[in-house]
Amino acid sequence: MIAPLAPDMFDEICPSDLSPIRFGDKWTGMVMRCLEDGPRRFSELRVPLRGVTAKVLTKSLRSMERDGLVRRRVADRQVSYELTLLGRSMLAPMDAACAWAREHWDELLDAREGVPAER
Amino acid sequence: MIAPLAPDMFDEICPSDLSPIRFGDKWTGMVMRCLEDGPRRFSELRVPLRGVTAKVLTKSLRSMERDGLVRRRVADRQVSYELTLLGRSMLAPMDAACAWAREHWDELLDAREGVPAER
DNA sequence: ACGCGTGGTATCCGTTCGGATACCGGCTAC
DNA sequence: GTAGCCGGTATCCGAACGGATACCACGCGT
Repeated sequence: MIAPLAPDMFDEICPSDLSPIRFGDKWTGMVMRCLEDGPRRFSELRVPLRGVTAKVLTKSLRSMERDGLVRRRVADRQVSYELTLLGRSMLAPMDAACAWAREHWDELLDAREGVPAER
Repeated sequence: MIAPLAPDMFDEICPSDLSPIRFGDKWTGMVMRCLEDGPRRFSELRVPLRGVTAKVLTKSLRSMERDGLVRRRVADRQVSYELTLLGRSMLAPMDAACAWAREHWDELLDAREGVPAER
């Protein structure tokens, strides 16, 4: 999941799974999108990311932290995550990838459907 | 591996492994770069992609074919692979990702080094 | 006849990924 | 005191990923 694509970027069956472009692990792209409007708390992140377990989200956030994309803050006994400048700068290539995916949506769809089944 | 980065994109320890941006599976990005100047035969691809086994390369190429990025041709008893128009169009977001990685190389490096070890 | 290059396939194997489930300490509300 | 939320951790599990190795049919050169 890399970008807000119709019908819903956070759908159970995510439309942008069609795109071969990936940012970090399974949840990184969505976390980025959740954080682009400002810091969010751990449990706030779990709401739009339906189905992510605490363990997996933690792991994802830790590796984003290790990569310098996200900063973890503890303030007033509350934990929140926010994009670093580096993380924020990665929104540009993400938008480029998203634009490409939207632009070539039909071709991506056709390619998959053109394949009979497993081969 | 997503782009020609110093010192060598095909190095055993690939410098662009630092970037969290991925195109397809492990070899897809490199295959794209190998094909951008024209069609290549199966064994031609194995040369720059040091270490890839036939099985893994085949699997990678098949999934790129399924995604519509690559076309497999058999002509005169020779097999060659070439980028489709869709595949060629994906070079744009790849270049964007590559530019981002080059631009933020130091930050990416610092982020990794700032981490004591495993946590 | 034999070996070699091409373009794979089949099988096995260890690692990683992501999910399910259970549990935890610290704090708050009732 | 006990129930609930918060922000996790620990353990187990099946599936997928990627590499190693062996093998294969086919054509070519000599």
